Amino acid sequence: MEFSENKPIYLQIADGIAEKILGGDLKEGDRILSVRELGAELGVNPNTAMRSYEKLTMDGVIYNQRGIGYFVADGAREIVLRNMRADFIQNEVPVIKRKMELLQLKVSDLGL
Amino acid sequence: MEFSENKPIYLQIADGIAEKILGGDLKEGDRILSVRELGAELGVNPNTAMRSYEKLTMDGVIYNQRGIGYFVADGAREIVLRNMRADFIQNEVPVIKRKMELLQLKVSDLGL
Amino acid sequence: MEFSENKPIYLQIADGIAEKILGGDLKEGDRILSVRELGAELGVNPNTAMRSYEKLTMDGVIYNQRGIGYFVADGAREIVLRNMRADFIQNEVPVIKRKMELLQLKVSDLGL
Amino acid sequence: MEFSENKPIYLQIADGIAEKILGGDLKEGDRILSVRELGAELGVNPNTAMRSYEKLTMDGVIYNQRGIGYFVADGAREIVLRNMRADFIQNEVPVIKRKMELLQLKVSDLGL
DNA sequence: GTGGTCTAGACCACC
DNA sequence: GTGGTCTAGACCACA
Repeated sequence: MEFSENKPIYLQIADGIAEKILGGDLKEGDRILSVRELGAELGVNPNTAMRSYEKLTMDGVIYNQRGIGYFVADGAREIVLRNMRADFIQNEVPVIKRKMELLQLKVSDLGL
Repeated sequence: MEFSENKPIYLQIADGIAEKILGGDLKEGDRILSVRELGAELGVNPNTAMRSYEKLTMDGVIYNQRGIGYFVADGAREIVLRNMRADFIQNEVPVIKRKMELLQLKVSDLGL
Repeated sequence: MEFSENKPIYLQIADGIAEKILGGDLKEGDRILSVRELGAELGVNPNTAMRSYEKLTMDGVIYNQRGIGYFVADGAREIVLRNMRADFIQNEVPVIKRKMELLQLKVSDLGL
Repeated sequence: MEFSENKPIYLQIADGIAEKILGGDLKEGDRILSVRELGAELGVNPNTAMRSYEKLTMDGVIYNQRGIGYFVADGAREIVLRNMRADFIQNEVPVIKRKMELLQLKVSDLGL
């Protein structure tokens, strides 16, 4: 996996997991990789993987069973969907809108 | 002027100037504020203002006349427009697109 | 290390690193000193070292891994060689040529 | 006239005059432009032109007759030739030599 | 530990 | 007056 520059790696990882949940690759109750495994797989420091899990835990998307591992929480998909939608519509869409006006681009120019 | 958190101030300043050029508030050949003036006006260290000017100079948007000041370059508006459009379409639009699919949002949901 | 007067220190540092790459003292993939280490070693402010690294990064000669450090980029030697040669031949040689004519010096007078 | 970035304008102007003397365009005893005239011709602040004349005066290449103007000094051509040659051979040639080694360029590559 | 940004203040050459 | 460079020191996010 490659990471973009502008965004913290741990957030990019968290987003990646969230998207897997959204896409159904990870289902509620599934166990996810340990921080060590994930770190190794992504070529990333376990600390970094840990921060991703902390973030997702805070959001209620995953939870930890001590000594066992991390699991996808009940209702995780709903939470992710709701959070991402809210963030997208509240924070991103206005910026996009403004930029399109500034650049005199129409929706049709975007190929959406 | 107030600055958002996630983006370096000097880039926000540079963007602000670029947008002024785009909007016609600054025209080719116009002298822009000295680093000291700009710093004072924005409540920012002159060094920080300087970094903004460095960035814009690199982009070919402004140029320096030694001992005199910075001026809006010929063709600056074109450059800004081109750069911003390219960035938007190459980097942002794909992300937007992907996110919309993921979140099952249609263009009509965005209110653009 | 001592620095000459007429050229910014940060550029002299950058050139020094480029020459190390050229000479093979630094190879692709090598980690280079952190800005603090380099600053300490050269008796220079870390910010100044940082500016050197910014310059080299822009040239594609080194790259950064966040939180880890700077590394010599793939193809760095080629880039350095190409850039320095181009600069020398385009900018310096014509001046040399002109001066030699003006001063009525022959190549043999130079002891090259 | 256009000026390069790395060298003070006033020195570039002084060099230009020195070269005219070297090339015979200006002869000993010739009156040269007033600082105002020169400034106007080159699109440069008279102060800047003045600094050029100060430099040349210091070198003994021109001299001033108060209220009348500046004139090319006796022996100016010799002085210029001697100074430029000394500077070139002592300061520039060694640098050129070193760079050529570094870049693995031969004299024949230079097209001199 | 790493780099990145920012401030405050200084000095300098140049116009 | 202008920009350019540099120092000292701070704070922060990130790995």
